[in-house]
Amino acid sequence: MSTKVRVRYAPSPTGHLHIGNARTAIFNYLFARHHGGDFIIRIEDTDVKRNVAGGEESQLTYLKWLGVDWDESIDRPGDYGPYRQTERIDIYNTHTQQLLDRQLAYPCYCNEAELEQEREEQSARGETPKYSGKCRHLDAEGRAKLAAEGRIPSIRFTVPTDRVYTFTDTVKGEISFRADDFGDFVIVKKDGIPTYNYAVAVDDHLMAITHVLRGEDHITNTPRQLMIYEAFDWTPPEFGHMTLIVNDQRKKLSKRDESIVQFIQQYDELGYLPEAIFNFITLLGWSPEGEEEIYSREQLIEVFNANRLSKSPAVFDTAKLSWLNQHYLKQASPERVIELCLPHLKASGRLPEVPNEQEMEWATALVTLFRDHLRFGAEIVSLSDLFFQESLEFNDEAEAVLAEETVPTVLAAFLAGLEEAGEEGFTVENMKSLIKGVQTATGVKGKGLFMPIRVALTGQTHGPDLNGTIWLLGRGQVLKRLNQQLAK
RNA sequence: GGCCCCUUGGUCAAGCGGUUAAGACACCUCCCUUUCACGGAGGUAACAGGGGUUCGAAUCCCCUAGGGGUCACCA
Repeated sequence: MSTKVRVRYAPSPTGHLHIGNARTAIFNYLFARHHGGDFIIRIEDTDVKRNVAGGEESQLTYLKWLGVDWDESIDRPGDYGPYRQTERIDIYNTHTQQLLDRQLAYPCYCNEAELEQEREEQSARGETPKYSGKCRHLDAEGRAKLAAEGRIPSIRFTVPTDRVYTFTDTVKGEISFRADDFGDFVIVKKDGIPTYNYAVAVDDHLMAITHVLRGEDHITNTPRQLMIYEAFDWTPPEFGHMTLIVNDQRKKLSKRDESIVQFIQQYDELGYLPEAIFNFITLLGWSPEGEEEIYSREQLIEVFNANRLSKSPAVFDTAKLSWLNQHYLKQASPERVIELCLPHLKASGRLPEVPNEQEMEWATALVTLFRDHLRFGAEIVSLSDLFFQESLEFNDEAEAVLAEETVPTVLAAFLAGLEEAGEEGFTVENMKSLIKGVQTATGVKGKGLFMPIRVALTGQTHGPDLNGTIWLLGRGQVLKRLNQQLAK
């Protein structure tokens, strides 16, 4: 092995950590750790207008939440800083000057309206819009004249003609583009800040990045970056373009798409476990060898292999995420699950902000009862609806249960048993024998015994353990619902 | 529209010239459970279409169709 593997995740701080970005970060992280390399986070904030306050911090915070750590970044300077592109302007300028000197770049004085018009005309003629290269052959005099008009130039890269750029993509294989399909592109904007394609190439080289794993939407950027590498006589890194995550319409996830929860922060807030999200994301467009799908972060580092990245887009399967999270929830400590649920119980008003001992006991019992049903923390609220409904509604299935002729005797016997047991006798432990007593008294057993009680008390034919449910309802509520049903 | 990429069950996917075409989620059935769940055991369900190459093709090549990405002084 010659050079150390160095990969990077390069977010623009324009918003919160998105599921797609998180995936890019995770795969790069896994790749770095698997190869014992470095993982760098570089902030690509060259679009100053779109930068959002707190964007950087949010990205890093939720990466940490997912369990991702890094070797170099804005908060952890290494030997290749600064790690924020707007702090590297001098570096880009130096390089730009070299390109200018060697005629590999030139100032372009065209303004937005002119460029727009040019593109429209090209489209009208059925051509693919690309910059005509109008300013490419301007001499000093021509430039001076345009500058005198008050025009501020951008800098464009001189795209070679008759060239084909080919690279071997880690996931897609060999891909080539004709340079002629690209117009001279802007590398430094009017405001003096470099554009993405330029800054990326310069930084990746200067930061000694060896492998670039990024979304497929960057595929057509690669030839442009290759041109920059060539202009400086640099060796480009290996590129790998991962497929996009798509929605159930098979479209690239739009941040506005509300059918899918897209930001990592939201998963945190909904009470998902980071290790479940990490594991799930990993299965989006990648698969481990073998049949097992449940992997811890450490195991993933061990088995990760970029060659197993999928070529076709992955539909975000919410049901599978639920299943995975539920799986991790079952393995989590009870304390942790309670921790996850508590904020939602409080926010919904089902638990006071500062619960007393009794209320905590109730909440603990509630969460324990739903332990195996819970798909994410916030779900505890809807799951516990049955304890808070003023009146019950019965669907057809429930009505059918209550229509059985033994129902009144069963319920009456249960009611009698409860009354006899009194307040002190209303414990989870007693419930089993109480129901047993109903069986003895009525001769009804099995479904015919349990279902009427369940339905009369909860309105539902499915639900968690009955004994616990009864206790959580509380004696008052139980008596009330039983009486209501018997009065019908 | 140009360029680029993709196409195995409803979904994620294994497969890389010879397989009864894995597995997971979802769905259905059964078992366990005096109810409900959990759990367990099964089941339904796929190589986009057409041409080649080959003794043999989901795997290689070509065409067609469909889908996606990208064509910014955004990243």
